[in-house]
Amino acid sequence: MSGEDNLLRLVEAEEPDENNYHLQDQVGFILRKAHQRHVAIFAAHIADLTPPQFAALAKLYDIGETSQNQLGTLIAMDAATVKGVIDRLKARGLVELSKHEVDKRRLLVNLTPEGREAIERLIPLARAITEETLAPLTAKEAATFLRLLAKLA
Amino acid sequence: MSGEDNLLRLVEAEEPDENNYHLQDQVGFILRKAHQRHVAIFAAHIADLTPPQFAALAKLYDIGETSQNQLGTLIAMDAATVKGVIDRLKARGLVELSKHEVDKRRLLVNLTPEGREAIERLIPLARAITEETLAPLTAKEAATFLRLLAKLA
DNA sequence: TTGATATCATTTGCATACGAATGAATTTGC
DNA sequence: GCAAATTCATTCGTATGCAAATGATATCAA
Repeated sequence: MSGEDNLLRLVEAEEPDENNYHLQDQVGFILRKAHQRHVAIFAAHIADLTPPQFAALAKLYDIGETSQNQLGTLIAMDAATVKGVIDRLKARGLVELSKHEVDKRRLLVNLTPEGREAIERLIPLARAITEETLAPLTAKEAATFLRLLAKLA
Repeated sequence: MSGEDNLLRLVEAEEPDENNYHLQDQVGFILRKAHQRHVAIFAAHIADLTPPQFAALAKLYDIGETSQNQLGTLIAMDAATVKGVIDRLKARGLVELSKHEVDKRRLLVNLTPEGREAIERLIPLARAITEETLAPLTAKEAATFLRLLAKLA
């Protein structure tokens, strides 16, 4: 291509490339796709539990009995969402609910023995899910990525 | 701390820290939170459209008329999801649908003049959304992050 | 103490998101 | 040229995710 052609292209271009909006370059769009891919990897390893359900069990395993509201805060779910997640875990016998003795507003959530057995069985699979999600990156890249991602979250 | 103390800690520890599972360090959990934060930033700037709806309009603005299915592929939505998004955009008069003349299976989607006006008005806001989402990072960090995120997505 | 606030949980409504099943139309393979 | 496989769109069911409204309870403050 000649210099004249380049000049012509610049003159004729109604919208220079720098002014175009490319959805596929936007952080929000890529974030959504990366999240989708992770959920698919999760489902391939753990078919009978969703990531939010797993998060609830893992957090209860970590900290023990807590209120539904507090659990929601810890796993980044609003009150309406956490209620649905806990309801489904309760229906499957993985958590049990009880009323707080002192503060009658609070609904306490705890693992059942079945729930504890389940999360202990699943945690090794969760480590594999993390590993597979990060597999496109080298170890050094993964560390950098996690550091920067945490700053955004 | 003495050497004996370190030895004691190792002997007494039932679960050394390296063996514990910390939800808040897992890539999937942080990815979910980062995505949540982005959606909240989006909603603060563009109240009358969701990110998927915006993605559909932006992609149609970029490539012009296309089939519903093809659009779904381009914006990473399965057929069931894209149908709902397009239905709602159609109900608001931002896109119009027509049948493909040759391939009678296909449903063509295109921007209406109102849809075109809307996306042209919103793209500057979308740039601000991207900027605010990446604000916790320096310019160099943001570039690194986007590069690694793209490898994951 | 009591009236205003705040917190906890629930419910409703709307919008993704995806698997699975279905039907219509097209393309492929022999 | 025709049966099999594929593609496109739709529908149903289930599960987040969040805003807004509501009711019960608890805390704060004058």
